Amino acid sequence: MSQGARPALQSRSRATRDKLLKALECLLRERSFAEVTVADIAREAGLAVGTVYRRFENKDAFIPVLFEIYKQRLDAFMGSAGGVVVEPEGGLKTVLRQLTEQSWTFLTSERGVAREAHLYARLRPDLVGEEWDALLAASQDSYGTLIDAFSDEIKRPRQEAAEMLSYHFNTALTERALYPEDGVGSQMTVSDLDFVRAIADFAYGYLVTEAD
Amino acid sequence: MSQGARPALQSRSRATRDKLLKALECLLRERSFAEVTVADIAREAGLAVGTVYRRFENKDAFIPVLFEIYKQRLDAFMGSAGGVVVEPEGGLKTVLRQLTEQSWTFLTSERGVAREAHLYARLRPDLVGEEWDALLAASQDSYGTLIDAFSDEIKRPRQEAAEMLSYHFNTALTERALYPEDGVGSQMTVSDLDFVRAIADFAYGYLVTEAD
Amino acid sequence: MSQGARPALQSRSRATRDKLLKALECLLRERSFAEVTVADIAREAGLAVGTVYRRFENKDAFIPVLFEIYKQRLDAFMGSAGGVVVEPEGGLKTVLRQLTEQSWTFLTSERGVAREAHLYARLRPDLVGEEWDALLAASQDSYGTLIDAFSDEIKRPRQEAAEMLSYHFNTALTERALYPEDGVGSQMTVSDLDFVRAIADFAYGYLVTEAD
Amino acid sequence: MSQGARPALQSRSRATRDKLLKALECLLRERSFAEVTVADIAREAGLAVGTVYRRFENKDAFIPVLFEIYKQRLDAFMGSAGGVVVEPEGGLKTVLRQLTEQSWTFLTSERGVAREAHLYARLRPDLVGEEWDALLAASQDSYGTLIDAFSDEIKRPRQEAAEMLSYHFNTALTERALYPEDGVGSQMTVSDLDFVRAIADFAYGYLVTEAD
DNA sequence: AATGAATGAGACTTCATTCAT
DNA sequence: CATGAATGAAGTCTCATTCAT
Repeated sequence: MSQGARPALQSRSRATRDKLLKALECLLRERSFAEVTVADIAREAGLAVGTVYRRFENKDAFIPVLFEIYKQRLDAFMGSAGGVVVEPEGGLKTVLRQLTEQSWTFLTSERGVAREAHLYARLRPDLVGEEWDALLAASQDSYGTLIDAFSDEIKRPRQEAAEMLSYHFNTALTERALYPEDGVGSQMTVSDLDFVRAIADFAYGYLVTEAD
Repeated sequence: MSQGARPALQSRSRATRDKLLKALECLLRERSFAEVTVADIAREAGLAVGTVYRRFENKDAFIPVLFEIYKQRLDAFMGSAGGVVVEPEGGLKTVLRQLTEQSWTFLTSERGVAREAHLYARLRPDLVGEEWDALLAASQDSYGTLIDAFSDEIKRPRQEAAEMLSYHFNTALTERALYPEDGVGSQMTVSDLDFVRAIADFAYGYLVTEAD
Repeated sequence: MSQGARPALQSRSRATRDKLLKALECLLRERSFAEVTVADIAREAGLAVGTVYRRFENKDAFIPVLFEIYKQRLDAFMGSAGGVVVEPEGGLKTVLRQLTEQSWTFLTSERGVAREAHLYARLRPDLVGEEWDALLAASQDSYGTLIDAFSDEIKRPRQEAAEMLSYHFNTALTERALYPEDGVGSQMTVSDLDFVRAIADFAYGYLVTEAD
Repeated sequence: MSQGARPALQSRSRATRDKLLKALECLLRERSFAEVTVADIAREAGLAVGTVYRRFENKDAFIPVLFEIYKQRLDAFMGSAGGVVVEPEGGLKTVLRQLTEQSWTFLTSERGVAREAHLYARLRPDLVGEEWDALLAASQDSYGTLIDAFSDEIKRPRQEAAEMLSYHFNTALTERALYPEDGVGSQMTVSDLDFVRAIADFAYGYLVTEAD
């Protein structure tokens, strides 16, 4: 299995492709990608196995497309919710909380796709590569912008802070959002709301305390 | 595949079991558990496939044992390094940094086992269950102790703080320690040392800033 | 897959058919018929897959047509070069050499079609049948004519000689002409020219030596 | 599908391997290798599909082994019948006839394996390579020896003669022996005996007539 | 007539598990 | 107890053929 989603220019092809992706996304709510078979996807989409291979060179070819979808949704979400920094009246802490809340909302609503995106960035980085890197770079950039907007409050070097914020939100939120029933976060008694606030406050505390 | 590591009371059986686990651990340095076949484990251990099934009911039965090993190593490590809180002269920040550094050292040295432990806690929580819960509870407990030792400096409710610290260190450190070449942490330019410090400082900042 | 090339009476249909055959012939220069897919043929012809099935009942239906083409080319070639026996001044040996050389030229220039024709006469005789038989009969006939023209020199019974000459040239030339890089002839050091002469001389020697 | 027959050192493995090869050989009497499926081989051998893959890395791995078998049988046959040249009282013509007859006997008795050996030397030379080259070289060698024994009668250069004899017998005999019902030889009326004699006489005639 | 998306039988291959030796 | 050959279900993928547009 290697790279390659097939071009789908015609409307019918496009529809098929979308049916397949929707079917996969649906299946990912219950199982991981590795547990889903090509036959499952075809059945869920109401298509034949061969049809899958007309649109996707092989099973792995779904992964990069899943990433793309994740990216698009993220872009769309961030675009629509992007006014965060625009209203910085509440100060850094408030902005961070708003941002965290939004990310949390996004991750929990896109759990299936997001989970595979994060999982396969680890398990099969070869299948993801540039898409993921671009996403992370964009993430760091936007945190850079945030930092600049509050540079007087922030006591950390810009580059390190941007990297660490990106890392923090990417790891801290995903664990509980994507694996709510298992994983490290499953035993906590704090509510989602308190959790999200706390995650934001970790970032806030880091930014406003002296480095040494 | 279902539950069940077989009892190995005799010394010879015990030796076989250990050989198998050592072999698996060795293989996990290169590949994930799912990519390792039972035949691989047998070959690496210098045993026959059938012998594997005399000690382990099925392939999945390795997972809980792997957890046990992880737990033991963690206990051993924490026991030997557990003097952290005992010498709190450096203050909370220093203690957190020491603690983070130690955890980092542990995770990177036990990468293979730790990676599967964390991965399977997500992918197959049914195989892990109590072991993992116990581990997390213990983790929270020890953070509770830490919090108590610095209760005057800390501005957060004890229970929430314990849970969040446990969560933070479990997620923030593992991502970069267990998936150094892929994942979210792969694009960062900050050094390991700076990274570890920053992670500690997230915790410090969270603890010492006001909740609201 | 069974028999049946569809009639193509209209000019457009005829053009489609020719496009397909030309495309197939082109593909046969690189791969064997079994390795060529119907989609390959369609693509090479610049047509859709469905269009192929409007002209050819199934993939196998190409085989008899390929034979027909082979036959036509052979007829055309033999017709144009057929003056061999007409100028028998050089004697039997020379005539055989000329004939062999011509056959060699033909086979090497029509390698693709010729290869499949010979291969499928073996692998799927059911698809070829009469076409092939007619070809062989014609071949024997023409060798019969040749024998008659040199009956005084020839020491072999006419029928046997005609059959054996036909067989000899059909097998001896094809092996090296159609599979130059593999097969039985690939290790020889003799040049094409010497090879062709030698093949002619086998025939000559057979004809002019006593049967017993 | 690529190279690789698996080692079979134990007696049971060896037996399985032999069962598989015998089954394949049996199936080759009716169909070509391409038409035989791995499941067919397994069924015919009374084994499971997976067992095939324990002894042969993949389907193609049967081909080289088939060659080896062909080679061994040929060696065995030639060894036992090798006294040809030792009794040259009958002269070159007689020796050639004896030799041709023996080869004919061998080829017709080993039709299935021989057919695939010759076919795959053409279709998949990559799978065969050295085995085949060695066989051809040995064949040329032995014809060289024959030529030396009758050098006074023979009018052709030694090297060319050896190559051409090898080529002649390899192509002329195989066509009719391996594809008796189809192919170029199927329409002949001459008997097997006469055919074999004629093939020998082609060689004889070539050798004893002047080159120019 | 042409198109090419859709079909689905069937081929190859893997590997967790069993069992005769 | 140990062995490793055998098993066969299940998965991935191909491609000749069909059919709605």
